[in-house]
Amino acid sequence: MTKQTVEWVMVYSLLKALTVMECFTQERPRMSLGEVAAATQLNKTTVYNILATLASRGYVVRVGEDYALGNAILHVTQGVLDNVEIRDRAAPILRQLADEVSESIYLVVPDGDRVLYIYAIESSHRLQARSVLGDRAYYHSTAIGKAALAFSPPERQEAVLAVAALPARTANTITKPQRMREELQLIRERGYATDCEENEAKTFCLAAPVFGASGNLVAACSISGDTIAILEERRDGLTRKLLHAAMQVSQHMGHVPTRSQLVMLKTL
Amino acid sequence: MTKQTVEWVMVYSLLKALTVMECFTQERPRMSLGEVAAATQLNKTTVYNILATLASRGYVVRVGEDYALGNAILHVTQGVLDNVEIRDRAAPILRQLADEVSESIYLVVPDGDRVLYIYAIESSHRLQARSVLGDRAYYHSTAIGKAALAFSPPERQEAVLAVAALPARTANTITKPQRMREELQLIRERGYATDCEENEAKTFCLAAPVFGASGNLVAACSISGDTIAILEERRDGLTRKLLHAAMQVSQHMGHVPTRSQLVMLKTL
DNA sequence: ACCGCCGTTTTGCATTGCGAAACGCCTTGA
DNA sequence: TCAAGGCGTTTCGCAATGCAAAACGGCGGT
Repeated sequence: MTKQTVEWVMVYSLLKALTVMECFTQERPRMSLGEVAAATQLNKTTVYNILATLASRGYVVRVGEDYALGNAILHVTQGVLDNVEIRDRAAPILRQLADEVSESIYLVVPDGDRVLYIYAIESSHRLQARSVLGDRAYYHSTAIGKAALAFSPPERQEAVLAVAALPARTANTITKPQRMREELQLIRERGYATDCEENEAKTFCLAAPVFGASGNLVAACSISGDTIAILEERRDGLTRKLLHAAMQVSQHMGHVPTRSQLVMLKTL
Repeated sequence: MTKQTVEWVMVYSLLKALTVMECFTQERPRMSLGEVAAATQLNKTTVYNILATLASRGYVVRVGEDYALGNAILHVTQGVLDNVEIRDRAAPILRQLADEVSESIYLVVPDGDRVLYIYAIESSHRLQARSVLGDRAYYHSTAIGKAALAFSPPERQEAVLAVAALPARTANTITKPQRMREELQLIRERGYATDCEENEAKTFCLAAPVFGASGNLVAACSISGDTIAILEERRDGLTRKLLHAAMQVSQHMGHVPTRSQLVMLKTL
């Protein structure tokens, strides 16, 4: 394991253990000792000891010959604040929204160079059972990411846009930073973002920002469906409901709407 | 840190780190360095180094003067198999069940001396927004726990019942082991469990077991609501839908119904 | 039967985790 | 105003311990 850029006092064995846990993904949920060692670039013995230790506490379990992550991790999830707080405040509101619009609803918070899904209500008629919770999405290719980015501090926007070209997820993805700046400006003006198959085929979304007490962006929520009707016939009704819900959540987070936000709500 | 009972090769610093992460709970989501050190019985410096290391990877974050668990843990959650697998298979079925009965639906798996909630669909008219996911419930005081226990291997049943008295959660909780044995026998006979305010006031539930390919119990699911109607007027209709859904999930897990289970389904 | 692949165990060395103590900073109380 | 106490942080140094390499042993394939 190469040392970090800045070398404070670090518990290196712990860093290795985190690396081991992180190497398990949805695509590769179970791996043999050798595979883990290869994936993490760590010595076989090191991985062996770490897995044994994690297993003793239920963080990993043996599945036949392979190892997989265990339940104990879910316990720890319980304590994740920050998100829990906003999620619990947002959940009732978003659930009502889900009932009204009968489409999937998502809630994300900024997390490094992506947005992190912390709550999801999958519409029942859409049978993808993937647990998006814990997933991360790009800022630039999703409505929910763009809604978050548009109202984020300039530093974050620059950090995302400081590349020659943004990775294309589909043919519709906005890849030119300059074009994205215009898009973000548009989003700020009308108060919500759209996604017309920019991240995934057959996926259309509307998204709006959620603000905290100090007026800064803390989250974003979206309506997501598989028909373009979301962006056409149903667009007006959905945006009204979405923005109303997002504003409600913001207020629950202690946000006092600005004058322009009030105006925006009225004109809906 | 005292050594484990059996001392294989263990990464002790990792065990300490896990202890640190686990000491954050919903009740105490943010703690100061000193508090963590006190709660974990670890040396202040040790905790300091561990927190610094965890923080460098986003597993903990600083909240003012205090520490709290961070988002990175949610990433890892993604990879938790076993549960993910059953959850993903069960989710579409349970969601449809939720639509049909308009009550909260839960899915648990056995986890040590309790059952662990791995999926939840809270009914929209019940505004408790608690994220039960990751929560654990007692075997003996909940319908979902009793349903799981009734069909669990004898060792697990004995482990739970090997006490003088089970902890009372409400006045209705079954506390006598002998009485619980009869209850479990009844559950096995009719195929589902009930909870009449045994775990929590104003909470009534019906629950059924889910089996895996080898015919062993792998999970349990429940319908939960706040009116006694669930156990009376609506009971017949709900149990039919619940058992049907549970059986469907079992089949998705590769379970081949036994003759008696088929008979049970027909007589509904 | 031989060989190669893996998971596990052993061995031994230097790394490194971490206990104690010292250091500043801030708050509290006299 | 100064002393006392509590806090997070840093320093220091030693031995505990993490871990690399090598040896071991079971298994499957040729």
